[in-house]
Amino acid sequence: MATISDVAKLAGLSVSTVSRVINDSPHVSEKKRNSVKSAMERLGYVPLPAARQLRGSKTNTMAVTIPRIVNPFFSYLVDAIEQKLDEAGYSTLIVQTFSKAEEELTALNLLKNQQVDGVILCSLENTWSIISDYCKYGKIILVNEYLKDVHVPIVRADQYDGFYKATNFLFDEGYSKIAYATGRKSITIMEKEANFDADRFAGFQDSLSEHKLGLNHDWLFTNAHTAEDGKNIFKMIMALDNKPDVIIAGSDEVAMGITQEAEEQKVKVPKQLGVLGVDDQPVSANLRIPLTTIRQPVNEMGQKAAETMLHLMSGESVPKVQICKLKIIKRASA
Amino acid sequence: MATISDVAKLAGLSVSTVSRVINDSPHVSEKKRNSVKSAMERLGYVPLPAARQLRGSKTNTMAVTIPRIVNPFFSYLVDAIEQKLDEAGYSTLIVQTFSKAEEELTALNLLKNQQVDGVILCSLENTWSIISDYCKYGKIILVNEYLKDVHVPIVRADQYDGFYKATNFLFDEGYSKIAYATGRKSITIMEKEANFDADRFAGFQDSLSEHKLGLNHDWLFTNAHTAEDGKNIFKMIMALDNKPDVIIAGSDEVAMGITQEAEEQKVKVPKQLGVLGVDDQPVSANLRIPLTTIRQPVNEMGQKAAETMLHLMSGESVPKVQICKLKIIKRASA
DNA sequence: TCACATCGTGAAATCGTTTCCATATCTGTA
DNA sequence: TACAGATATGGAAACGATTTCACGATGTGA
Repeated sequence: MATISDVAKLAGLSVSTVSRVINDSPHVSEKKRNSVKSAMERLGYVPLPAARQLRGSKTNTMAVTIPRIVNPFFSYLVDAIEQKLDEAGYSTLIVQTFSKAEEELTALNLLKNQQVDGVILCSLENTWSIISDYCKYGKIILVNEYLKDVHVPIVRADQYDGFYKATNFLFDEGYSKIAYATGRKSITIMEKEANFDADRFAGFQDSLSEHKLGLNHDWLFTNAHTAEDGKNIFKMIMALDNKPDVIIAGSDEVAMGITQEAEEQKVKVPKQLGVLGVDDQPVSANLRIPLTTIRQPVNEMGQKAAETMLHLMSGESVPKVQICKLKIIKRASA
Repeated sequence: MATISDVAKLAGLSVSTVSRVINDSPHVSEKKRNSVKSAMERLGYVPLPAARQLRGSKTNTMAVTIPRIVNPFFSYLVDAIEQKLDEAGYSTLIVQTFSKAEEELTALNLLKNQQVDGVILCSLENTWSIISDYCKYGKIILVNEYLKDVHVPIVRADQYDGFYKATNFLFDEGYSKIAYATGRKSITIMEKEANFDADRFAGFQDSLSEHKLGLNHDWLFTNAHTAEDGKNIFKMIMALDNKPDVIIAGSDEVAMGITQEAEEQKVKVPKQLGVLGVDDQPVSANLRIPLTTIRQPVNEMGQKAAETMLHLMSGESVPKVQICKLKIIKRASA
């Protein structure tokens, strides 16, 4: 492994000059610049990242936190982010949090330890007071998830609008007994905070109110994440005396579980129970019962997020909040 | 940010001693060890990775190369690898190659530049002669993909056996005109090398021969990767005078495209055309026509790969080749 | 022609660790 | 009692880059 002094020796110059060439700073004569370059070439020299980092320079690496990479929503989001960052010469470090607060801190500590220049949080496990401490170590932005009173740039989808319109859409389709499933642990939390899930729920509720309907707590399901959860939700619905005629499933995965279990039990979707997914995963169009779903603007969010981070890096100002629109994709399940 | 000397000062000891405690080397009295530990605790001290790396010690990071993270096969593979590595205290760096040789070299250069302790190649874009040069910089293993005459540990699936049995299975099901799609660029290459695709094809061919059948070149499709490719393949099949009665699709994604286009054109699957997928992606069971498919042992491979790498790290010997079995999952499409 | 700014260059300090070497203290044995 | 060997500790060099500082050469304007 050639070092900077090897290059200096070969070029008959000092390491300072070589360093200047590497970081293309001015005040180096064209002639020496070229001789350094050819020496680097000849030795196949590449600066050792660890040494540069130690001196406190940029790492050209960005961390992205997500709950789990096997969730297609996040793998596509990461993909979009990574491609944009790549174009700008940044590497991407994917950190799976598995929805654990400590794992998220791992990513934040990467910033503290100067291993990355910035962190793109697509998952939010810690309270903001904990996270904000890390802002002094580098740039942080929030993507998809969001909170009120956060002073870092946010790129997010308009969950309120999407869910409000989606609920209206269900009414238009003739449904009136609308159930609601969410990944959240409880509904009370959702009602207090101004975030992702709360906005969805608010959009849902506002549409309900406008149709002169209140909340039926029997039709609210929490902790819904997987297809398995969806199956259980379906079972719970069937056990109800007063059954909903449609359910907003919280994710395509949960929606898939619901439709699957419905089929198993010979309940017709959407006739006996409509199912509205959320995400529009690539497969959702190819399911046995193609999902009607609320498409998330994954690519748009990923690209905007990467661009925002890049602007931040070059010291440009960025919008405080960027909002992308959700879209209802009508297929067969509702 | 507290440094090692801050800790030393607070504990009233030398940096050497603190360093010994950090790396729990012997020859430190229990008393001082404790006082160092409490000093570290008090300052919230964490060793700076860049500085450790510079001194040439371990990075506790592993690179994993994959073609694309949005491909569920690879996201599950990475997931399995990451979880095992995590348990052992290693971080995982995911490198998407986008099937480009240069991107793969990026990952290998991570090894050269001491940014990772090892590389797990789940994608193989360069020739072995290029890759083997990097072995001197750290540990490399091959997962899923493989080549003949490679001197690094390999964890792979038994593609030959899987495809041989799958083809037999199709004969048992009453098919006899079997088409074959692959991601490979051409069939000639496949017949020469001893690798992933070649083994699949060999298994397919051998079963064919045993049933006294030769290859029909009209039924061989190359360059098949996406659902879109699958749709095109279906169209090409329909244009044939002598049509196959079943197709081994190369991947579930391609299989999905084929069944989708078949439905579009009112061709009954599996009655008029059977479709056999490969991978068993999580959604394959929930498609409109649930896919009969060859399941890849993703989790098993991922776990074995991580374990192998960990053994390598601790200097233990590991098997040259570890082979996991494929399994046929019978559903509705064939 | 003088004063002063700019340019080009190298020496040396610095970043935060690990590790080699030297030294001091402690053990057990002849 | 003395001495070899193990144990415990600290000092300082080393890792490979960047960056500050100093200094001579060159250019510019009055």
